[in-house]
Amino acid sequence: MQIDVPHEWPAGEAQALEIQDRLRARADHRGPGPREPRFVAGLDVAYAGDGNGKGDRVAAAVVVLDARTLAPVEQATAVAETSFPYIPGLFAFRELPALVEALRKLSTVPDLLVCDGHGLAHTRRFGLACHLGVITGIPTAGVAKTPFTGSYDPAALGPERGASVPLDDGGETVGRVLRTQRGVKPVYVSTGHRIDLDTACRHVLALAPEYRLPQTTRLADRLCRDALASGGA
DNA sequence: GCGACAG
DNA sequence: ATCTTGTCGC
Repeated sequence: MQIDVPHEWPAGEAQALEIQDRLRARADHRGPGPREPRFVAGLDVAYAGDGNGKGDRVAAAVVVLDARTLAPVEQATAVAETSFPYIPGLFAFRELPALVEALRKLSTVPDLLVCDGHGLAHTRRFGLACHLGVITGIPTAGVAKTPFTGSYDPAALGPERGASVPLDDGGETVGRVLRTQRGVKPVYVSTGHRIDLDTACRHVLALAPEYRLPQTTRLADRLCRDALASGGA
């Protein structure tokens, strides 16, 4: 698929912060987003070394699934070297290049991108999901395995699948803590771009009928690890 | 100042 | 993220 790549790339932390503050205004968190998406894609990245510095070997993967059957219809991978160290809040600058390259190899244009990380639930309200959404123009949702910023009431979160409580930060709701499987740790859902929180959660739940994580994330995770083990050794 | 901190 | 054995439970 076609993606307009920004010719500018942050040389350091200060420039990265400027880019986030500038692009933040372009993110749409009102949706309504795709009601009945046909193709939903999952993305993930695997690291070779410690995964904390720059110059680390990484492999990105994107897997497109049929939203109805959750069967994979197309997939692509890309290996690269990180140009940024891991800094909470600037995490997107580590994975974006490889992810975009993988997306470019796709012939199918997904109706929704499910990212491995937060979207609005970010200290500056511009996590990976927002960034990837703004760059591609495709609706995106963020699904993280652990919280980053914000807080919620654990006691208010029921044990049943589908239970959820708002994730608040600085007086505003930035996401939702969602239980995808009964009695299992919840996931943290937040909007990325061109989608609303309700719709994002509805799709995440539909993508996780059997396991804690969405099938999109599970398959992308497996694919990028395999890609790193073979193509990036 | 100190601790926390998506992947 | 990644490094790693065994182990508790369905």
